[in-house]
Amino acid sequence: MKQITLENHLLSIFETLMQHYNAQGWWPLLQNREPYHCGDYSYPHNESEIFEIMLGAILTQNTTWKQAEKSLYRLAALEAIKPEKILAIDDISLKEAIKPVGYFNQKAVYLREISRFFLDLKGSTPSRKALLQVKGVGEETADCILLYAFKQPEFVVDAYTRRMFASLELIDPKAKYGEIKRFFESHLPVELILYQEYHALIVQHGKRYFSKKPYGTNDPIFSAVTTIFPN
DNA sequence: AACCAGGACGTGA
DNA sequence: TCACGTCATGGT
Repeated sequence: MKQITLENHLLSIFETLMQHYNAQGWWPLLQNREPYHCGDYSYPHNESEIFEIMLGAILTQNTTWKQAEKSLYRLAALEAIKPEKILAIDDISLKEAIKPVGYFNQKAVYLREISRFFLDLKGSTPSRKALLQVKGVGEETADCILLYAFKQPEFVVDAYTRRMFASLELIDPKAKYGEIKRFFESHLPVELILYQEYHALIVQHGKRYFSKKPYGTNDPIFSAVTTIFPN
């Protein structure tokens, strides 16, 4: 029989989420939606898709993916899913295109920053430290970009992760980002697909049960996940 | 009609 | 370091 280790516990939670929600197939690209690329983890396939993920990671900050996706389509309509275009386009047009995500004044600046950064990469993979230097890229966004755009096994911690695992009493709710990140990375096998799916599943699960206004917290899916103990 | 969403940054203590 | 205000649209 398995030992009750944190690794077993975290993997049990992951398996249970997978059973209930199936693979999410993140990151959602414009060309490859619903159900995205479930089962195919070869994406992104080119520089354009890598860049699209970087834009999306910034656009979706503190807003819904629905709004971020809407903004990406508006940018696509302007042929602006390209760093050169993001840098060349006028301010009014850029802000107008990303209006749906809110914070458009800030995010317009951030999109140009990340565009400049992307061009300077010249196809290389950025370090986490370098990404964090970019204005508009905080810890979560940096990890999202590394995990989904550059296929680096960096565990992403978001508000849902914090609330969900604090609720399970596995982490301290006021622990710093890096502490929570290290908790997962130290008790989980370092596997890209696992990291990608785990974060995506936490978001899917968190939307319902670990938002600031949770709902349905007594239905079976919620119970199944919250009552897990490794066996 | 407040409240929240797949955060990050700037400021003052 | 840390707590807090700010950014802003769209859905509930």
